[in-house]
Amino acid sequence: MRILLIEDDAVLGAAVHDQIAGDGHSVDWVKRLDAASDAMASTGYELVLLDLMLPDGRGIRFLKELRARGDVTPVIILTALDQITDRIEGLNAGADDYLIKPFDLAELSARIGSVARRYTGNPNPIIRHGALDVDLAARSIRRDGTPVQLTAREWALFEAFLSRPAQLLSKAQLEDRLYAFGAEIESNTIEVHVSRLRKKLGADVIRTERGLGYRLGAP
Amino acid sequence: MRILLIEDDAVLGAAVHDQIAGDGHSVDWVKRLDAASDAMASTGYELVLLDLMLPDGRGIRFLKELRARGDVTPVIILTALDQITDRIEGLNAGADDYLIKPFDLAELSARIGSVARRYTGNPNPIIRHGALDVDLAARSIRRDGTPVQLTAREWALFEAFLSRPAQLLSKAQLEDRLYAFGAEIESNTIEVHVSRLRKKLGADVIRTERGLGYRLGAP
DNA sequence: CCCAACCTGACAGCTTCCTGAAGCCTCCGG
DNA sequence: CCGGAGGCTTCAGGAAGCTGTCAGGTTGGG
Repeated sequence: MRILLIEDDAVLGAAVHDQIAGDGHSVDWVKRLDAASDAMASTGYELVLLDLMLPDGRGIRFLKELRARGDVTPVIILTALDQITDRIEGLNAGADDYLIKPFDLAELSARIGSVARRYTGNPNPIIRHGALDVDLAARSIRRDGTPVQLTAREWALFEAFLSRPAQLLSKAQLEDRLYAFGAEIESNTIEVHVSRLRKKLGADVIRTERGLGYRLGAP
Repeated sequence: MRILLIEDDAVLGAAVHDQIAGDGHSVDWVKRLDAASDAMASTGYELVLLDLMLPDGRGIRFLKELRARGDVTPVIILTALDQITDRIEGLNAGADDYLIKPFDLAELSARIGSVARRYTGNPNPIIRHGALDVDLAARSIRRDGTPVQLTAREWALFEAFLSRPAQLLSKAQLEDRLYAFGAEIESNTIEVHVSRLRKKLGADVIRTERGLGYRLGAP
């Protein structure tokens, strides 16, 4: 698979390059966005790995311009933990997946495989939860077979529950996960999003435990 | 953990069966793919060990059909050294791990533990206390296997006992622990909460020592 | 047998949560 | 540059269930 890696950090870039080259992919590695634009224009890539913090501009902008031109090449975002708001913005801008640094290289290989499968038409793993069929990679949900659309925040919230099925999550934990460090939420935002999720996915998807937090409902 | 072992070799199958049964898992061993399909359909397994060379068909086909149905049960492939192409095909088809025969049985146990942790997403330590399984991080308790719901105060109280298992705790100590400094309690609140805990978790969970306080019951 | 300590069902007050509605922000098309 | 749309956050009124209190019953020691 032809992959374009956009990453300015030399150490991380080399590690990623070696990993995916070792998986048998053909990798071009650029460190700046202008070089990335040139590369995209001249070569047909099947996948882009995009760091969001680059010396000559924000990666988000690059992604948006790509999509604005009608380019549907799958993009996986590489982002640091303190850029979670960027992450949500990235998904809105048309990214296909994201990885939070520092990430496991094996995890990277798996995500690449997943994105690749999605675009070659092979099926992704589907998580079944009661009446819900969830395709995490494609970010699609069916409830009793009919598709349901979630917004970016709703996805982030639902993923938090799916990633730890039996775990109770306090509102503080959910805020940490949905919002960048230090971004204070001073209202019942989490409650509102939970309410919306329930309306879309079913009332019993998320159970509240008063004074403690929320938990994924029984399948 | 409920494990399905699909392996036609009698000697290897018995060895594997004994090893993972010895780890405390519940194992069903089938020698043919048709029997495996029946077993998968009737029983909910948490892990599948799949030999790729079977008398009535190739294991790869079984795996692909499983994934095509949306089944995400983790699968570990058992393969001989001369089937490396099958192995790669297996990973592409949605296997989670592989072992090359002849493999070390301890290695098998380790891989099972790894895959199980990855998929149940539950590396939380579980405290066993008599009939109770307590997952402090997830805030979940099972009594004889059935889940029990505690309220916030009940958790706080129970945690006080669990954190110092053998220690006697006076009512004054418990009040200090459950309530903010200065918040005075002017009734038998602690007694009431102990009573509620006993009703939910069993009468012998907390023992009374008259005039002194309370203590966690014997496991 | 008596008294103190403890248990437990009931209940009202109050914290916590739900949800509709409104305002604000960003993005996008014209 | 403007206006509309969609999404996110905030607010507020109402609902739900936790929790402290009390009263009456039970247990245990002397």
